[in-house]
Amino acid sequence: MTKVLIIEDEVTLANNLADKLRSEGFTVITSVDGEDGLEKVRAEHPDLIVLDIMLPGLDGLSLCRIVRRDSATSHIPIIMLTARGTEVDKIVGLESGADDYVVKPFALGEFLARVRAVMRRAPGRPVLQDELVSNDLQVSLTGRRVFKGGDEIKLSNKEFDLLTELMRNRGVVLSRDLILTKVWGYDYFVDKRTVDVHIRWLREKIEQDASNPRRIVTVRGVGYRFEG
Amino acid sequence: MTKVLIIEDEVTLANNLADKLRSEGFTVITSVDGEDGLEKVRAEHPDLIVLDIMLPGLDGLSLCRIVRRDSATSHIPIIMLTARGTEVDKIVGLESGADDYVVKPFALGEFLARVRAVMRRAPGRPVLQDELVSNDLQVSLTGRRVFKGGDEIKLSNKEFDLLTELMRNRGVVLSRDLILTKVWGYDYFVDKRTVDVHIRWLREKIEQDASNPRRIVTVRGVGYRFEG
DNA sequence: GCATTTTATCAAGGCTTTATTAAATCCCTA
DNA sequence: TAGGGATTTAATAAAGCCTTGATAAAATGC
Repeated sequence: MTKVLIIEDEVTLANNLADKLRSEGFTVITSVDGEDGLEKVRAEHPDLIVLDIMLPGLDGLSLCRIVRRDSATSHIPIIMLTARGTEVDKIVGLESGADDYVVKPFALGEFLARVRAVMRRAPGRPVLQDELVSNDLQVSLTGRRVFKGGDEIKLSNKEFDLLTELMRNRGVVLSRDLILTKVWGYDYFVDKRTVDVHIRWLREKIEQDASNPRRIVTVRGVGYRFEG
Repeated sequence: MTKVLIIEDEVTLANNLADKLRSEGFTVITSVDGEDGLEKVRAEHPDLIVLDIMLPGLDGLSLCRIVRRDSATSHIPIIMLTARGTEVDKIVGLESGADDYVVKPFALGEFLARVRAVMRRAPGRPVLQDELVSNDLQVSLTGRRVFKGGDEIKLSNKEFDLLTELMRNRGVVLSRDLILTKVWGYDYFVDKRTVDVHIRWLREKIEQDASNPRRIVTVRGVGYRFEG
């Protein structure tokens, strides 16, 4: 069952597309603005996003960028809907990260063909993992909650992202640079030492004994490694 | 055998990267301009593309876009090389579809870490060698850990790099000069004798009997050889 | 065997990296 | 817009590593 998320503020168009897709056996969710759309991307794990470039709130290009940045969503194929003329340039020239685009107005048949094409070349949908577990540590990715031995631990955003990045790469040393680009974003501005401080807070919360860390191990001169 | 295509017009940099990657067991192809690079992408089916953003002919961003669009190549991971500070950042900020970015200037070790990270995440990736094994000695490259008969041995950074360099060239005598350029970097400043000292520590840790080394053998007047 | 060259070993100083803490700043929410 | 947590910076302490230089030992050539 392929789930498609349509983010489009022209309700008539959205309904048309939804009907067409449903009649072809897709499951369809819709959203009429960018912020809500982004939430749904994260909550619903669609297999495909159909995204209007002009949206109230968060615009399509920004949304696309955000989706592409988050490793939990970056694999989801995106088809952009654009008005003829201006915006094609933006998508094509500046690279939005979209997999394909359709210029309005378009025939439903063509639209469907694009959907099929994009889905065909989408890499075998990765099994979405929502839980990271390590001994008595349990992380829910969609819920963004962490439990240690059944008790919830409150982590800040950065702490959570840092922890999951480390856990996703269990056993592998991650350099501060890599951590910064993955957690802070590739265009980060903060000092490398900032990572140390966050590691410190994290250890305080998830280690048995923060002064003798077993889970997040320092590899001098290189970075940090999550062990378990 | 993982094949990497480097598209970079600064020949010195390209060669450095190529050397480093080859010494890690990758197969490397290079190209100095965009059009030729694109041809090679199509002809050689690399498993990874390292792409400079500023290129003669076809620029990196456009190339990236084209690669991403073509279903035959869209799955290939791309690492972009960018210069910090210019407006290039902004363009990159709009998401070119690359999997990671490295900002020049960067350390080769950092570069390699990113290559490994990207390859690890790539769908249907070729299996990257992460283990060096020799009898009861077992080395994890990404984890930077060493085990002797199942027990972990703590090595310093230099010791680790030195050991892996030797192990990767099992049976081959490496001169101190070569060791220095590989482990310390091509612009090393230290004395040749420093190698001896590190070999000493290494033997202490990995040999059965450090005063009668079997694994790291001295070849008088030439260098050292790892035997097993 | 003797002189010379090369390697092994050791310990200490110097340097780099990381840990830790507190204070400053940012940012969201009420 | 004030309060409060989150984040970052800065400063200092602590830890760990690398290099050096001296000396001993070993290998080589004569």
